[in-house]
Amino acid sequence: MSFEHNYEAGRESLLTGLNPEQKKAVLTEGGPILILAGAGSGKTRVITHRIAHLILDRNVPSWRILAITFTNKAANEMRERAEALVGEVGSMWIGTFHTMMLRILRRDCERVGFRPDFSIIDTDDQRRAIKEVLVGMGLENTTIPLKEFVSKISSAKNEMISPDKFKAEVKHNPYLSTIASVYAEYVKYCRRHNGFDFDDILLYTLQLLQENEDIRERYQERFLHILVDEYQDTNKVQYELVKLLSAKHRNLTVVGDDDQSIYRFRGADITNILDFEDDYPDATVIRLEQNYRSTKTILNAANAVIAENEARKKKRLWTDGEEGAPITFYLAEDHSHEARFVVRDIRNKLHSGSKADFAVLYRASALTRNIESSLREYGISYQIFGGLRFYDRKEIKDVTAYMRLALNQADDLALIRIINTPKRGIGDQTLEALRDAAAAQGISMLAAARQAHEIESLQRYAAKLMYFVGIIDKMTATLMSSDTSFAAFIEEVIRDSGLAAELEKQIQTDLSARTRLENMQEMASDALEFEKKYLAGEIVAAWADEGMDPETAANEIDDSLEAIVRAYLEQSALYSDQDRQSQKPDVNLMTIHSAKGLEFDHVYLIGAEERIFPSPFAEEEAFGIEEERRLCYVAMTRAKKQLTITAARSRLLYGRTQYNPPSRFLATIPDDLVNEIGGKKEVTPAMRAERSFGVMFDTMEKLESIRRKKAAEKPVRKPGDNGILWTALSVGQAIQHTRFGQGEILAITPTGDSAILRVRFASGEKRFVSDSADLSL
DNA sequence: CATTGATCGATTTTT
DNA sequence: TCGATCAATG
Repeated sequence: MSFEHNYEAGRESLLTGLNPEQKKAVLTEGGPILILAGAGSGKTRVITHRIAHLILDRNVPSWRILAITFTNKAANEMRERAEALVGEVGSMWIGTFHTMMLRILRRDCERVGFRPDFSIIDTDDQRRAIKEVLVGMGLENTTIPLKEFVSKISSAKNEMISPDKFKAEVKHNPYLSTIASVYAEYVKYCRRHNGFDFDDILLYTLQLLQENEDIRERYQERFLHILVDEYQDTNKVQYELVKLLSAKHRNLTVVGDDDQSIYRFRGADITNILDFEDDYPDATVIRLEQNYRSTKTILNAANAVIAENEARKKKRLWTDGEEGAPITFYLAEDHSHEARFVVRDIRNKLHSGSKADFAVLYRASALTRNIESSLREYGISYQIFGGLRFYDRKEIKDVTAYMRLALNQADDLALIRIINTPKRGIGDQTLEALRDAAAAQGISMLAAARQAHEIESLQRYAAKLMYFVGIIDKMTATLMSSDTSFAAFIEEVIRDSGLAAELEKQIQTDLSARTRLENMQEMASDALEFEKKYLAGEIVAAWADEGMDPETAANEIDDSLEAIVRAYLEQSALYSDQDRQSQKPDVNLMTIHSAKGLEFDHVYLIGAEERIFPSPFAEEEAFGIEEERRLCYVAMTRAKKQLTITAARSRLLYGRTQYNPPSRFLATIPDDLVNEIGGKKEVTPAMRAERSFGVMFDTMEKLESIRRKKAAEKPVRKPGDNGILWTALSVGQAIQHTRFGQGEILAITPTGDSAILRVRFASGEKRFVSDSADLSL
């Protein structure tokens, strides 16, 4: 297809088939625009057509457009669909927050004190780094679990709380103070090792832009139009970045749906979208409420559920489509009956020759087990979505770590990962001696290993250490010589590291060894592909500067092996290839979270029970139930033709049998939309009397749950006697008690007019009624 | 230093 | 129930 052809075709079809609101979203000239795009309302279509319109009809150079998404998958889809309309958009910045910000950061990272050969610290490395820091601080025996450090540090970064600020806020709380000092040391550790973790990529870019007027102006000037997808999922840092970058031209289009905000646990702040009109009083607000996906029945049910939420932009999806089949609710005896019901239904539909697609959705992945075994029993192919990603596999990361260390010999985290992989007789003792020696001399661990003969504490390990250094040095030499292809280099790494030999040895005894070996070999064939793309300018040409034509840009590419490896490592850190999917299975299994943005003819929502969905954790947080309800809304609106919801009277989960009543969310679905099998979707008196629900669901429990429900959904928002407004509190917040001193809120349980707070003090945990206890902020 | 049994603990996930 | 992670043994 020629460029001209695309151009004309794009122009013609740009507005045809769009409804008036969609047209408005495409054509609105500029300024701040908020597009509230309901589920299945043609969101991606609108964004891509808007981009095409800007380029084709308003002559905006493609390099002056910045389009931001949350996943690479979404970015690729957007790019492809935009290219189908416009032709070449190679020089347009379309990508995830992290990819885009890394481009900015790479160019000027020295201004925030990092060298250009920085590495990216992924979640694995992050844990390793924190462990290192704990050892360095003599805290290796702390009772605080590692993931507590990881999550607290990450949310502090997401909320832009510096270590100093964190420390000051919690100085009376020993528990949080420990975390604060580890946070501070961790930040130093990353800086010392010249590494950015995922949060840092955004945080340091923001700092770079804030502190350097010339750089800020450069990008503010460049980006004439900025579009942000899934705006309801942005966190504080992302919010600030978008605000800063769009400040000059103010052509900011944000697209999202507050009803589908389901990522608070990773820092998403729904108020970013709810308050957009306050931030930009002159914003054009466009509501896309016509749904092109689901039947009337499904939509009405979903609308009824989400209408219960208070913190939302009022919006009501409608459709021209058919009434459709009623929703099926099945109350199963137990988890195996539930699974069999779902799988039989799928089998019947498959046997009737239907070409439909199927998805089984669930709140927590532990629920897949029964479904999986039933599917196997019936011989139906399935695929679990969002499982382990290619680049996250151990064997792949090991190979990557060798490359990282060869490239950047100061990368201690990579060294720690592989110095004894495969086994070389280097254990904790050696590692500790090495770590100490490196720290004492102020050099990297690899550098210390190289001097093992000269450093007294290392002499007894010298032979083994020098052997390892030799392996890395050989790789580094290849890397610098540049007469080796990238694929050949990877092959060398796989061979010389001993990783291949190790796996070949294991093949006899370990069935998975073969797969792992194949995965490593796949890396080498991947490398060939990558090198080709890189040299063709498909990887970095888009980094080209303002207005540079693609050909010149391609010629500017650094074609040394070192540069290619660097680009590859970057991609493997930021890219979790979801397009690697093999042939289409009959059924897709996934969590509700990973189903967002997808659609299926038939959707089965399993485990629709209290204590599973909503998750018991949600009760602890103010407005936690609202997020669960949004999750339910997302699940329901994935279905195009038919929705089936199931629950079980008894369920074996985590080794215990639970007796859970059907989810409270089901009660809000109008009865006339539902065909009930095996029991009612509401909790009836008869059901309560049933022995099977047992003690887990007796009157006490029931009363409490009703009270909680009322409290959570209709919170009284006035301060108590002590002046505390419980709805304004959040878990993790610091609070004072006259007798116990400074504490941290661990949980908030709504109880009608007020809430019960669980607070951790230096002296232990205590519970208080939020509006009458001797508390202050 | 490597292997093995005990213990803990358990949402949701992308980059 | 199952898996990962951690202290005691060969």
